[in-house]
Amino acid sequence: MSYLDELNDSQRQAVQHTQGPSMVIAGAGSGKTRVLTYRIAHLVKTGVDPFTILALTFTNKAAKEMKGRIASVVGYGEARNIWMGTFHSVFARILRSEASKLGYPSNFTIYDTQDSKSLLKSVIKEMGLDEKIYKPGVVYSRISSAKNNLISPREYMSNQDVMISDEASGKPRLGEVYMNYADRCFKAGAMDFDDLLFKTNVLFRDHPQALHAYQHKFKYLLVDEYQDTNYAQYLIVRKLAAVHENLCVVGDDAQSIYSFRGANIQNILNFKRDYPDYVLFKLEQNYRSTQTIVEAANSIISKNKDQIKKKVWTDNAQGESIELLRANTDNEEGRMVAQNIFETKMREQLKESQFAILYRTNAQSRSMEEALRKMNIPYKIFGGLSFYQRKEIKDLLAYFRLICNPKDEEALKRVINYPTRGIGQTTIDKIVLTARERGTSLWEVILDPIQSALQVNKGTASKIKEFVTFIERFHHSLGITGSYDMAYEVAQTTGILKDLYNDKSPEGVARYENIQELLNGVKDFSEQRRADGGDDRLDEFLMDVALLTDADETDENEDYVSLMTIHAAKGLEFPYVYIVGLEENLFPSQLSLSSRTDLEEERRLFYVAMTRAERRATISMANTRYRWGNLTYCEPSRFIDEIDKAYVKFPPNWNGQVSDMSDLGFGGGMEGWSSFNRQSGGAGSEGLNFVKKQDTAPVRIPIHVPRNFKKLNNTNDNGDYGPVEEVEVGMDVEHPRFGKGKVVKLEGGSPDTKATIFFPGSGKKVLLLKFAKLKVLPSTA
DNA sequence: TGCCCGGGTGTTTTT
DNA sequence: CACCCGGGCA
Repeated sequence: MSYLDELNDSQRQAVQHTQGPSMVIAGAGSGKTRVLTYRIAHLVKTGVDPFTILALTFTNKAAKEMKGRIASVVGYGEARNIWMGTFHSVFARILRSEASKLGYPSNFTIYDTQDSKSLLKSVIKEMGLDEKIYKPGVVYSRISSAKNNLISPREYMSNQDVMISDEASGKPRLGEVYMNYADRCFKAGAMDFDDLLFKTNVLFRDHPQALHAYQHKFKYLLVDEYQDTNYAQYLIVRKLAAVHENLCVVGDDAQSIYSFRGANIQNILNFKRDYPDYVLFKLEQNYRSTQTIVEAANSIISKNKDQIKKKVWTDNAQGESIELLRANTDNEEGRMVAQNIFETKMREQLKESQFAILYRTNAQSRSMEEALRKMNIPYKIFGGLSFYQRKEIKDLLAYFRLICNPKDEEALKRVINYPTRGIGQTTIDKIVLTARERGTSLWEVILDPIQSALQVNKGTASKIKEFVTFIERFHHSLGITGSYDMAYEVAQTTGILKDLYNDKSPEGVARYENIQELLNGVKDFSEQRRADGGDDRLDEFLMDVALLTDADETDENEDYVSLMTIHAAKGLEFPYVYIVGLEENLFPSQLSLSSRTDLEEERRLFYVAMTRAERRATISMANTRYRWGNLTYCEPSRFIDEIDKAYVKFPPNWNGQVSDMSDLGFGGGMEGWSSFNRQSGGAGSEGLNFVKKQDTAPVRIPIHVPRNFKKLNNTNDNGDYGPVEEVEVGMDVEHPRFGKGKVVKLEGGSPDTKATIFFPGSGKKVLLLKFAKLKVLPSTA
C-alpha cells in the first residue's frame, strides 16, 4: 500500500473514506489531483470493479492524465475500464446508447457553437425576425442558460417572468425561436453542447428504468471541480448518486470562475443540505508554490466576502517577490515579459516549458506573441480558434458528419455546394423551405424531391440527385469500409484534396497540410481501433471530435512557453507565471464592475492565476493599450493594490496608482517597437524594413504544434519532417511531397515566414515555414 | 454563381 | 483593427 505513504494525514483520510457522501475542499496546490487519483486507485485496490466507478473531470486532458496515473498504481487493464471524462463526453456516450429512448439516432451529431449559431441564424431569418435585434450570439446564450437550468422551450414560453423580461428586452418571440431551434436540432438528429446535459436529465426524468440502471451501475461517483458545476450537472450527479450515495465531490470555492456558463457556487454550499451525513475534508497545505505566492494569493482572496473559511499554508521556501512590470504600451509589455523570460531562462538554465503567460482575454495574446517571436522564443497558444474550427477542417468533417448522419442540417448546408457543384443559395433556400413546410429534415427532401414537391429545374434536380447518391454510397458502406479508407476516399473523390493541393498560395498549402493532418488523425484512430479490436468506423471517430479542446493536446516532447487565458490555465501549474494586463476595465473586466458578485469572480480569477505559479509569479500592466483599433489609457488594476505589499516588488517609478501621463512618450530606447508592432502584418514600410533586418539572422520558427492533434504519421519522432526550427537561404532541405530542394529566399516575419524553395523535381515553391514539414539536409558545400 | 470591396460591428471567459 | 456580411459587378 505504498501509495498511501505518499499522502499527508488529511489527504489519506479523504482517500480512505470511501463509503457515503464526502466533500473535499481543496485549496490551490494542495494535492487535489493526487487525492482523486489515489482515491480511485484505492477503490480498485480494495476490490471495487472499475466499471462501477464514474469520475467526472473538468477537461478531457485531466481525465487522461488521471487515468495514466491510476494505471501506474493498479495497471492499465483495470484503469481503462473506469468511466472517466468530462460531463459532456461521459453523458454523450451514455446518450448514444440510450438515444432511441429520446427519439434520437445513436449516431446523433454534436453541434458546436458555430453550428448552433448558424442554425439559429436561419431560424431567426425564417421567422422573419430582425437579426439586428435577435442576434444569434445573444439568443444562443439565452437558450444555453435556459437549458443549463433545465427549462424546456415549453416551460420557457409558459414562464411569466421569462416572457416579461424578453419583452422588456425587445425580443418577445425568443421563446418561439428556442422552440423552433430545438425542433430543428431534433429533426437534424443533432444535440448542442447544452443538450448533452439537458437531454441526460430528460432521459433520467422520463425513463426511470434507465436511471435505475445507471444508479446501480455506478456505485462510486467522483466529481472534480465541483464549484464549477451548473444546475443541470448538479441534478445529474444527485440522481445518479441517489442509490449508493458513495459520492465524493472535490472543489474549491475560491476557484469558482465559470458562473457565466451557469456554474453555481451554491452547489458546494448546498452539499451539506443534500447529504446531511456527509464528511468534510479540508486540504489546506499547499505543496505547489512558494510562501510568497501562497501568502500573496491569500491576501487577494481575503478581499472577497463570499467564501468558505480556510487557511491555505505552505512549508515551502519564501521564494522571490512578485515583480510588477509596468510598460508604456501593450507591445512594450510584451517585450518586457519576453525579455524577462529570456533573462530568467538564461540565468537559471531553464526550459521554455517552465514558463506560462496568462491573460484575461484572448485578444491579449497578440502583443505577447509578437515579442516572443522577435526574441526567438518558441511558444504555443492554447485556446482561440482550435484545429477543428478551421474552415477546411469543418468542411471535411461536415462530409463525415453527413455520411454518418444524413439528417445533419448544418453539415448538409455546408457541403452541398462545396466544392462547387451548381447548387446555389437559391436552391438551398428552397430545400429549407420545403423541409419546413413538410416538417422533415433537409435530407428527406432531397432524397425524394418529387414526393416533397421541391420546385427546382431539371438540371438542378440531377445535380442534387448526384450529390445524394454520393453521400448514400458512403453511408451504406459505413460498416464495411474502415474509417481511414473512407475518410481518404471522401477527401479524394470530393476533390477537396486536389483543390487544396493545387492552391499553391501559402494559405492553400497550410490548408492542405491541415487536411492531411486530419486524415492522419483518422488513421491514428483507425489503427488504434484495430489494435484494440474495436469498431473501426468513421462515425465512431466523429463521436468525440466536437468535444475535444485545445487543452487536450499538449506535447511534452516540445519545448515552448505556454500562452493561454486564465480560464484555460485552471488546474495547471508552471514554475514561472506571468499574469499580464493588470489594468482596470481589462482585469477586472469592465463588464464585472457593476456587481459585487461579478467582481468577486474576477478576483477569484486573479487568485487562480496567481496560484498557478510554483516558483515565481510576475505581474504586468501597460499604460496604454490598443483596444478595438484605438489607443486607450489604462489605470492600474485594483488587484495590484490588493496584494499585500510585503510580497510585491514595484517598479522604480511606481507612484502607487494613477498613471503619470507625462511619461507616455514612445521614446526611451523603444524606437521602432511600438510603431512596428502596430503595423504588423500591414504594409507599413517602416515595419517591413525592420523585419528585413532580422532576415539576415537565422530565422527560428516558434514551434507551432498543430492544435489538438498528435504528430503526423508522416512525420516521425526522430525528427524527419518535423517542424523546422532554423532555415537559412542556401540550405538544402527535403519536403515530404516535393522532395529535395534548395532555399532561395526568405520573406516575411516569423511565424509567417515564407520560404521560396527550388525543387528540381517540381520547380519553385513558396511555402509557409510553419506548415511546411521540411527536413534540413546536411550541407552539400 | 462567384468574387471583390466597403461598411458596420464587436471583446470577457468555454464545454 | 479584423472579421463578417451584403451589395454590386463580371
